[in-house]
Amino acid sequence: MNKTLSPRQKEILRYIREFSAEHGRPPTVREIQKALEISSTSVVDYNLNQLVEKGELRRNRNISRGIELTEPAPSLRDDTISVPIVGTIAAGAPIEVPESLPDPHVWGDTVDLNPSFMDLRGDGLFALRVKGYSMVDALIGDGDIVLMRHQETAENGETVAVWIESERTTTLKKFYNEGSRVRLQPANVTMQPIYADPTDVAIQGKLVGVIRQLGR
Amino acid sequence: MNKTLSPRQKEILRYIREFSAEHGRPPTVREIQKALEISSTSVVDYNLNQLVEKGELRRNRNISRGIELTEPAPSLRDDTISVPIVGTIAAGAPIEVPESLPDPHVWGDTVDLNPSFMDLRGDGLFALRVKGYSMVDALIGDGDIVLMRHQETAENGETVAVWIESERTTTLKKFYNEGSRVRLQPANVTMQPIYADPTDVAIQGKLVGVIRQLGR
DNA sequence: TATAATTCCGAACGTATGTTCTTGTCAATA
DNA sequence: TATTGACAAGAACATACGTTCGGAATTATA
Repeated sequence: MNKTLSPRQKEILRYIREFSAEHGRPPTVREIQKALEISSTSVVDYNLNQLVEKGELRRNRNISRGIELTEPAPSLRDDTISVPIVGTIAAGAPIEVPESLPDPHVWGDTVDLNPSFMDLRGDGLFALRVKGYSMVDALIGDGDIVLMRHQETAENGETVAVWIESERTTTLKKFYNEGSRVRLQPANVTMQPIYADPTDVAIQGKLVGVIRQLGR
Repeated sequence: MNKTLSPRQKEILRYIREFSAEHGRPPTVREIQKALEISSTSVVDYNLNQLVEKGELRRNRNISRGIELTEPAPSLRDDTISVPIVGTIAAGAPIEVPESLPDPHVWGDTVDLNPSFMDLRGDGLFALRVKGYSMVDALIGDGDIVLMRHQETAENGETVAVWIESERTTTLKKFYNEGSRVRLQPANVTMQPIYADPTDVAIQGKLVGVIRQLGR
């Protein structure tokens, strides 16, 4: 099978995209025919079937406007990434880091990040809502939303969520590996660092952003 | 005209949203009828017209699937608002609040806010980049971006930028008018409030949001 | 060149779908 | 009680729309 699209097929595909974006519904066979000045509906039908075979779209037989684009259209703005808010961090409670993210539909909430102010890779990102003031020393307060990336190692200087086994808590601190020990430095410069044995800490993820809304 | 939607109308509206999101096309009258187990297409037709009159949707006569949602679907399109980053706050320096915002084009930087995580009115908004740690007590650190709304009064409990004349500094604090004095309360609950004479303070704007990016 | 595959054409067919009409039910109001 | 308005039922109508079919034109293949 030839995978390349004929000029007419490209034209039709482009028109379907345009029309869908503008009207919120796909065009009919005849709307395509008129708009592109094609002589017969059967020609449109033929090329639509070709586009189906070439994997560009799906058709639902005997259903009006039964055209579905395979690439689900650029509905979300170009490069915004949706980050699921997977839960809540409360004071002292361990941060639950989801092993694998469930179906998109079960996320009640997402934050949609626009690269104009936060430039992030989309993979492995998740967000948590902060409850309480357990992380004031990281300049994070009640109601904030923290953006995290799932990872189990850290470079020096990165702010990470670390599980401290001996104290059975998770906190957000700047991470420094000093060989025999790790230094966990609060983001707030007026506060003192704490030191821990490397075997006593487990990195849960890296903090990549904080979002806080107070009023409107 | 009654603006409230009958149960059946709410149901229909919800179904249209669901169906559109799932299939990329609106449902037909008969699809609505079957799905919601309505006895007749005319009932659907009637209620669709009601929904038109109540402003929930538009209909295109004699067009299959000619239903358009007034609220342009959850595809969060052009409702992002661009907020100019008009300057920098350094430690102790007064916050420069621009009298009127210049042309959109001269702002080098903007943040594009998406209502999915920050729901804000667009007017009077501006943003400042934070330099230094003069506002740690408001849980704001070096490199943060603060979103402010220009206003000169405040409700109790709002976090505002206040100019303290006698100390010739601007800080961010929660504002409480206690009659003979104003109480300025740090957002960090572990810190003590300060008190000032009402004539000594001038509100520069209200803090509506904070954005912080640490890594990527 | 002959042959086959691809693409296109025009018309017709069947049904999916929007619309209309008449009648009926029910609750609120006077 | 009578009246009115909102809402629903069922049937019928008109047409928008997907589909099919015989055949022609065009392009590729040998």
